[in-house]
Amino acid sequence: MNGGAASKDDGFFERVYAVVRRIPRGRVATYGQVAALVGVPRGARAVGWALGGVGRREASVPWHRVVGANGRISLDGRASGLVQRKRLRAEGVRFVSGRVDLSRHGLTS
DNA sequence: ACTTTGACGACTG
DNA sequence: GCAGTCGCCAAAG
Repeated sequence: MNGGAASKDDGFFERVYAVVRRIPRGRVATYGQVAALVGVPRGARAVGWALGGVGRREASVPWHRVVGANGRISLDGRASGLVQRKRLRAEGVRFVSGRVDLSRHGLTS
């Protein structure tokens, strides 16, 4: 499918969703890491913006596996941040000082 | 086409 | 550790 390079799904959002969907359970990735995977090493901001627009895709996109640099939760201080943390913990992710242990669950570790 | 916003990242004081 | 600043990118109005 999608033999042609250009499809109507080549939006930045779709690309981010595809990458986030590929994040294995029990593992986490940073915005910068996701940005690099989608082809924009410095689009961390844009990635966060895209994830915020997940909306109905939240069921198919494990956005909770995406955290800020150093495993810090950008949503910290919001209700969604609490949910994210809870979900990660439910997957067996180890938290240290309110941060995700990237040394253990990092996408590259 | 321009301005503003946003779930970022890294550096400096 | 915290507050302030700059740079980066994409989308919406």
